[in-house]
Amino acid sequence: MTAGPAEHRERRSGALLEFLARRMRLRSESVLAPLGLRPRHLVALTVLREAGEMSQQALAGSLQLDGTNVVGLLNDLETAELVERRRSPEDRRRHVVSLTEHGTRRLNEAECALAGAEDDVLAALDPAERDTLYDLLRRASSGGPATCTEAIRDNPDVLC
Amino acid sequence: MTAGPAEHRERRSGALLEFLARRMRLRSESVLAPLGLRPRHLVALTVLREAGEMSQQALAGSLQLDGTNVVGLLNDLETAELVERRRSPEDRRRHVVSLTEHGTRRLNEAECALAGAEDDVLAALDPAERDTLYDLLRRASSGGPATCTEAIRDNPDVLC
DNA sequence: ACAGATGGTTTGTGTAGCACCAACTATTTA
DNA sequence: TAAATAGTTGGTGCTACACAAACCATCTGT
Repeated sequence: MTAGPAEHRERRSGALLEFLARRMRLRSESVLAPLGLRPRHLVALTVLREAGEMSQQALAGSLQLDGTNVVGLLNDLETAELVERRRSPEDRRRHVVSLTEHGTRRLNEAECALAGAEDDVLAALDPAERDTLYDLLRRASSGGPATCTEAIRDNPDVLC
Repeated sequence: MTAGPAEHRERRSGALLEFLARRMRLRSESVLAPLGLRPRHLVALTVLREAGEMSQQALAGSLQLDGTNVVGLLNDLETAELVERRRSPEDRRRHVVSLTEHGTRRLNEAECALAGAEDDVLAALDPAERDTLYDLLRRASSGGPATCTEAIRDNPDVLC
């Protein structure tokens, strides 16, 4: 306060991201429930829409979720016919996961239904700002290291 | 694909927020552990820094966390001397929670230590973009409805 | 052709974060 | 003085995971 010259603020987004994500999730749950979806289903569908079809392993990498749990997640989505598992032609061990048309539509519907939740959480931002926020989040998401396990190796160099 | 004219995309940020928050959290955990902190501690400290001191109840509202769990969270932070509970003078039932100087410093250190994690997760964004992202998140966070319980009442008007 | 690695599935088991309930104290308000 | 409120404690239960083991189908290297 005393005319601090060394007021160096770190400006890390992590905590804020989590803070807002939680708020959004709490509101989303009740909106999504009638659609038979849960927040994490939405995340998976979104990833699939952004990145296109991919193997289950790649999806697990992108969601940074254990492979065995991805199985269950996809079982949900597949029985709801929002997602399709095809055998990969060039490696028949692999399952290629892709959004069905129904899934694409449903994802859009769900997002549409979330308007209220977003209005609530992002109330302090005007439409243009929400748009740039969306773009930034979208680009950040797509740019991530598909496989995180290797990224976690870079950790040790945490110095200040 | 067929020259779709009605390609109306909903652009909701919720899923992306959660997606990135998870990535960030997974990386943060290992970085924060040596500091004796967990992601949710960081969130609480951040809220306290942004909004200033507040009652435990208000903090619970802001974090949208059950009151009883906030007690435990604050116990952690208080025994680590990052946070202080003072009796409110004008209502001695209330505890006014505030960051200690040590807590402020520690929060900054932690954020600094998270540089690597953020670099990793936001790799696709250049520094200027990360900065605007931070600003947007920060403003969205501060603008939220301190008490969410009333905000959840506005839910029913979810139409499309 | 065979061995070993790999992608996916199933079935556990464990843990952490959280909501929720009940009971209690200290304090305020009606 | 009675009822409401802020916080605390202790307990229960649920959900989302991680992780391990065992298994099949398939691929790859020798």
